Amino acid sequence: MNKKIIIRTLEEIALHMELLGENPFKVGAFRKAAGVLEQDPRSLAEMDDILSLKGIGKGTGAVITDLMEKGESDLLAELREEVPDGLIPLLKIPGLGGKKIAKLHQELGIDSAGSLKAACEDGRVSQLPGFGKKTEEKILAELETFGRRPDKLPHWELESVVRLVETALLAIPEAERFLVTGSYRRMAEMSSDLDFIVVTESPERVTEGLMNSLPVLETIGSGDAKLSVTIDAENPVDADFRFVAEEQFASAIHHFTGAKEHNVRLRQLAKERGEKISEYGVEQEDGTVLTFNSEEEFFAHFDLPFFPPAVRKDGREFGRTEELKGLIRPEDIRSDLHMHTVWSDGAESVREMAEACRERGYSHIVITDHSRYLRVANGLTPERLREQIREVREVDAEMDGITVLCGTEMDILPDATLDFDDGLLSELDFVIASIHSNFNQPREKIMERLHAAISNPHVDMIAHPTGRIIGRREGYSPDLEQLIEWAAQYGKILELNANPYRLDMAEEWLELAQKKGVPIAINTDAHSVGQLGYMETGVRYAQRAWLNRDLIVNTWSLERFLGHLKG
DNA sequence: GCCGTTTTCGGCCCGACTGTTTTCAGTCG
Repeated sequence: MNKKIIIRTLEEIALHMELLGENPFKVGAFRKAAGVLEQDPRSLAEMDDILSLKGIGKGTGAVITDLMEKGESDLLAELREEVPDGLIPLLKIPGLGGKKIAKLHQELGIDSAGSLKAACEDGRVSQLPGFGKKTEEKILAELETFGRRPDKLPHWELESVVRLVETALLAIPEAERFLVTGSYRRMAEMSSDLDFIVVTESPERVTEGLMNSLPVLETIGSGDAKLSVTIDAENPVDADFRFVAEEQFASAIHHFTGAKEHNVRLRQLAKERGEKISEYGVEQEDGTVLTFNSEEEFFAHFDLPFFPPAVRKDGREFGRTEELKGLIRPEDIRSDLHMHTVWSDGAESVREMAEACRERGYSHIVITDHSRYLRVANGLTPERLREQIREVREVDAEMDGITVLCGTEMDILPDATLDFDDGLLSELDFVIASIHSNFNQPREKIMERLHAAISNPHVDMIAHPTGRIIGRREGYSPDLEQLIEWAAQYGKILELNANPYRLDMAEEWLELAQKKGVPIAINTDAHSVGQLGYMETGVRYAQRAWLNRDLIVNTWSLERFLGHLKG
């Protein structure tokens, strides 16, 4: 029995109970138990007494024991008898929750999207108490697009919608100040919607301005305190706007940044002190409400340090305040070790990239164009690479204030050989190896390729270790645990590719790499000057994995970096 | 269903909006 099955079973039980109209706290207890198991880093075998875990008691414990002993849960089997499976997807229809679906099932015998549609068309739904004509029409409309819209969209796709909204807000004079919050601000890979906090004294004018300038497909809700709309984009994007007064801004952005469990935990903490947190401030026992000038002040009120949005997760962060001191920050970054120029598929020259990096305050960079195998990217032949080395050395000699190093992003070929020979590699300051081809080879072959690269004494770093594109493709599915082991063994660097499409390697692997003491480089892989700005995204993502700045190669001075390369 | 150096019962974060009501339940985040 593996942990994943137990987690899924507990969640499934919660869903079924929700559909029976069960007490929400009971439903929540099963969800919480699933969450507790998921957050526990240990495997099932390593947990000797699951029942002692906080959040797991008699009821949820019985489910787990059942699963371990019999491979199935009696409780879930019973629930399945009562709740048709076809009801579960209906929970995704906006406006329908457990209680309403339970009623539809009990009163009208609804057991699927199909029978719900028929009941709406016959007008039977609007006859039920608590339901009306509008609800019926809305359900019908939702059923039309049912299942065709993705639940969540990747951060990179939402980015352009955020820019669109920000531009609209900037043009509305009554919108005095605003910030995108929610899981997007926490640097989640995927988010289901966008949440904006807007400071204004005139919510109606801001609403009007937004409705006039944004491509709104649908207004989900609109009031004095909030506006909810669906924005027309490549995929439709739901956006919430919350209108607050200036003094409420800090509390509001904290509240809407979440994550939910982070907020719950903090509210419990406040409650123990006789205070009550809301999105508008902190209510004292005498009923007065304290407000704050910043999130820093807000946290300080509870004797807590500032938690960057990326680490606000399940509440366990409150026990890791010591680690915050060394947490990587954008201002710690002194170099970028992976970027492209016009020599291969980049948009700018060596000098232009170097100048842009100097402006960013970096002390050193490495120019790393593609190698010859990658023809579509105009990869460099050995001859062209030697020419480029001469140019890079020239630029470096001519430029003050930044050191420009020679490197390559060399392909690891499908047959597990490398694109350049050792002689040529030894002329370079920094060698990146990466896979750009034959993603669907069996894992053994992929690992053979990665081993060939990481064990080569001239190779310093493996770039984008999995080749994933968030929300689009899985990559080549390497055995990351093994790769991290090798990196530790051979003393090699692994990359966190900061390109928002990639963010590779992912959070859990960054955590494992840190545990094993493997140095990480956060690199933009920029193909233009503008893309050098991806660094901020990469650093924020690294915060999610609690990376310490000392392990991040590009916070190091040039001397320390070169010293490390020499081994 | 889970939890408790304030509680073994009575809470469980808190508020906005909608639709269906005629004061509020359900849903959502």
